[in-house]
Amino acid sequence: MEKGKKAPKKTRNLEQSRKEILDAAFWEVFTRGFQGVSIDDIVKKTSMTKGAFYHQFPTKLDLGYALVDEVIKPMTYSRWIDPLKEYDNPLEGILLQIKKLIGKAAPQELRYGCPLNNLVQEMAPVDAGFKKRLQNALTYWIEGMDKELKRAQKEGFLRPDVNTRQVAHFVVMAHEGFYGMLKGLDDPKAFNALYDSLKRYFETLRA
Amino acid sequence: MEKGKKAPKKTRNLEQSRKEILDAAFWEVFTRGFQGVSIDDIVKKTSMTKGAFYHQFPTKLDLGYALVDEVIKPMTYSRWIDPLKEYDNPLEGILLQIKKLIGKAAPQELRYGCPLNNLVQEMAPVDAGFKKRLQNALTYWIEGMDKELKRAQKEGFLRPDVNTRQVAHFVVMAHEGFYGMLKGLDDPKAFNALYDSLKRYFETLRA
DNA sequence: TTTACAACATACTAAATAGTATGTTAAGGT
DNA sequence: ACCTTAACATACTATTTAGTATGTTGTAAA
Repeated sequence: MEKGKKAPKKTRNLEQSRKEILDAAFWEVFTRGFQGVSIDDIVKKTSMTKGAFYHQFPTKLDLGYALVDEVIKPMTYSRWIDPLKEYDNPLEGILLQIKKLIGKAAPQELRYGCPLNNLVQEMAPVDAGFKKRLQNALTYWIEGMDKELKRAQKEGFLRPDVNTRQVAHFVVMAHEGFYGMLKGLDDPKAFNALYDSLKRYFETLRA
Repeated sequence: MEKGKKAPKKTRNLEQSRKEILDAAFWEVFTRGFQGVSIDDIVKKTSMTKGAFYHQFPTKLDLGYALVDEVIKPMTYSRWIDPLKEYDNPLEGILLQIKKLIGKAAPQELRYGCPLNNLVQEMAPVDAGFKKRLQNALTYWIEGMDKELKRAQKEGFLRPDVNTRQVAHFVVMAHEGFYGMLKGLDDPKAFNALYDSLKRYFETLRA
């Protein structure tokens, strides 16, 4: 007998199947939009069939909601907030992280924009359930940013008179704006223009 | 006989019909997205029928292209660039225009975001024809902004060492970012946070 | 006044789509 | 060993959709 890992070798597993569906759905929706993707498309990218899909998600909207709550919200946080904790100076971390994840991203990746922002633009005005969850994910991001800015303030990297919440809003807005512009222009040089301007803004905040 | 205005009282008019269709399509697409709207939906909002539609536009994509070229591109320019010409100081004009068109906009208007940005986010990665035209509209906007910034520089309102093209990119990005954030958060207070930060950035540019 | 065609209207079609109805089988409890 | 049910698979349906085929009529030129 082989040394089985922790995972039991079951051929049926609700959680695992859910993850597989969400994973496939994420890419399809990310690249083609929620309204541009059909359930059959998603199922095809899966090892399962339609029965499994509807066993997990009663409707297409429920899938969308789960995508925001279970995939995009935590993904955004772990991509943009968690890494900041490694930096003594969060302000420096924010800029470096942007350069890393946007400035050095491959064009084929950049052309699809930001998973969260995409859904905000497409679905927030169309469906109230979406809006509520997207709002929640955005606020979660902003609050994480705010915490890091408060830390920067405490450590003396940020002027004590600046409103951190306000700056957090602006920084998240800039993330979305960066993605949006690069998606529309697909001109690699545009990143430098945007980055330099953001840096200039940051310099006004330094203690 | 009545004093006929210039317009001939024709019951059939290719140009006029085109405008009516584009006008209806603009609102439907603006509020529900290009992929979320059907041709039958658009036709219903019109005084005409499907025959008229397909007489003007061979496919749905052709309608989308015309929307960008003939409606959204000039509309964006006349909303954001033309008014700047009324100001001695374009920098002042940009901020005032943002306050006017975004800060004081009704929430039901704001929730639908920016017509150009919406299409960029939704269609640029999905269709090459869309991407090309959206890119063109964005560049047109940026170049208009650049011209105004150069004028500001000439008139001594803007530091001579700043790269106007770079700033133009950032300002247009901020427009899109503002719309995107407000669309996602629908918190009226968020505008002030963003506006104050943008203002702070502008102050670093003053001569 | 007639005629030709552009500018529409009407009726239809094939494909796609979200969702349902009804199976089948793995697997844990007894 | 058997039984129950959760976790799927398969087959089907009603509706929507982009697009087409085929009319009808205003209108401008001859």
